Amino acid sequence: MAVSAKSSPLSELRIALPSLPLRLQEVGRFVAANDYDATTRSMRDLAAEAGADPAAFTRLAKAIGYSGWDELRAALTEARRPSQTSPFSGRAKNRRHGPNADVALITDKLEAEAAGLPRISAQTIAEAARALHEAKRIWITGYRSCRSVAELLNYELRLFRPEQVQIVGSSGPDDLDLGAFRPGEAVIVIGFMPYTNASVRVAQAAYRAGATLIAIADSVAAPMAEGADHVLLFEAASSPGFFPSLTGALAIAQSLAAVTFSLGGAAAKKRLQDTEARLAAASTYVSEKG
Amino acid sequence: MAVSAKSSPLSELRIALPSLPLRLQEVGRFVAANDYDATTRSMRDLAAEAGADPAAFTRLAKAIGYSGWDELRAALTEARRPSQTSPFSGRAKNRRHGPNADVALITDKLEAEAAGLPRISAQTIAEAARALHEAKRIWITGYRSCRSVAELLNYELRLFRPEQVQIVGSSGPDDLDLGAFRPGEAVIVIGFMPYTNASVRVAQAAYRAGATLIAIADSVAAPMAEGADHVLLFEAASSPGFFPSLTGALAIAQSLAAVTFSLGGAAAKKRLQDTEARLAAASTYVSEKG
DNA sequence: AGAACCGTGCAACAAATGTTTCATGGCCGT
DNA sequence: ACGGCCATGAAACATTTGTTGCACGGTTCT
Repeated sequence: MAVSAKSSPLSELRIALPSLPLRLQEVGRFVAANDYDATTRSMRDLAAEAGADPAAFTRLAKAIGYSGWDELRAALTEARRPSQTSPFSGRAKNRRHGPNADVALITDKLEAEAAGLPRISAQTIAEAARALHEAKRIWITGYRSCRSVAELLNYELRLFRPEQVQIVGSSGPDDLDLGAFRPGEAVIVIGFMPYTNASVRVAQAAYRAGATLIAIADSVAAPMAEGADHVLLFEAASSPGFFPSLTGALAIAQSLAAVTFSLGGAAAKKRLQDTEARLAAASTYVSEKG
Repeated sequence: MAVSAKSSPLSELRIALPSLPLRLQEVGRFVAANDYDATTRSMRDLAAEAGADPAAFTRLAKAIGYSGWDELRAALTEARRPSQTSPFSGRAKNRRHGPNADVALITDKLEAEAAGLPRISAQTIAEAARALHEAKRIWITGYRSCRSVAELLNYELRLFRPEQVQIVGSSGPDDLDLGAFRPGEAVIVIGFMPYTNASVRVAQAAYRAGATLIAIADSVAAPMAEGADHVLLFEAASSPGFFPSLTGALAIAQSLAAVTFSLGGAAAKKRLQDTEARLAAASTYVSEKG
């Protein structure tokens, strides 16, 4: 067997396992069972926990074809690396042409988005909602495609807190609003890569003003997340297609509004009922047929 | 300074970032953006890639309250550990009363929405996209909360068909646009119960004008779906919460735009590239760091 | 302008890392 | 039973790690 297809280092390990000396098998099983620790902690550390000799790890690595433990660990590290950001060309290419190609694209897209939703941190949203609940005023920002999410959030929050919520720039140039941020107020900024300069400016202004900054973004490294008190993450690029997905951001916005409403208690409920009554009186909606 | 619970090392870093020296900010951003490498590779390695001094990493760690880089990395490692059953016994259990109810609400909501997405009919979307592709002009309508979805759809479609897409009422009263519908054009109406009268009027106008009517709604019985050539269904009320969910509608809109773009072929791709180039030239976006 | 301060890169430090060597002990084959 | 072989643990090795002291350059305050 000269060169076999390099599968995962873990499977290489498992395959070679039975033909190894007793002690090396033991160590090998430990590595397979604790591969996360194997990539992060030191050899001696692992040896202590596994109750084995440090040298055994080096020998194990060599026994399955690596130059040493360092190389094995590097392979494990690469195998574990999250979000291999390369299926861009790969996945897009192997979609076939034909009448079903579009349907397949949509199905993939929907499934990917559905898979992304449960990965959103509910805990973080709940904390941010509490901050919103306590805020004297709420500013919302989102540019370009994120504007749609910003407007939905604005809409839903205004249903029960009409005079305390507004979109930045809704009543004039953004710059005017940036100077109006105050401590005790909350500023929500929505954005993903590539980030607009305007959204970063809003985030910075909020931070400088001492307002509570809530960022809804695709990465903790997003520039508008710097200094943010709460960062709500969604997966924008997880789904195939020519444009990042906003499904996650929208789900976050809706949850945020729902929990904030919940925290509002009876007062919020009453405001919502008032709003609904007003809309009904203006016959905005099609009357339900009896 | 606001008192905040030590949630994640990344958020601590993020919060402290703006108040840090320039060089440390740079390093901190690098760590936030490459936190996986931060946990696996060595300080000197990271320094080389970030183009910074190794000592900066130690200083960064100390600046945000850790005893050194080792401790920061250990914290990052723990935060990243898969299957976080018990990172540290203390904090997760502390929240027994308040937020737990909210967290449960959010989790339920997200799961319900995730479950709803795969039930969307990809076939129907593909057919509607074909209709959009062939339309000489595309009108989009959505009122109240659905306005956000309408705007996203408008935004994405205009990326590659700028002069053929517009929101009804974007350049004057809706009534004016209603008279402009023509055969060969497509009208998209988004809505769910309770249905606004305005959206029904648009749908009826489209139908009478002989335009292709595409309804994105929560029911085939929706009044704006009457006479529609394509009805794309989503589940608005499937998730708990005080307000119906728009996640499904947004997912439909995004898929619709994606497939329409796909059908547009090379021409659409070129338009999109032109648009992106123009945005880059206007320095709308934060330039990627080198 | 002077002085104090701070941020920053460089280089040397001690500690910890992965590796190797060596001695020991058990195992199998002739 | 003897000799060769190999697995195994402990200790010594060179290297790399994270850290710290120091000097330089810039800014700010008096």
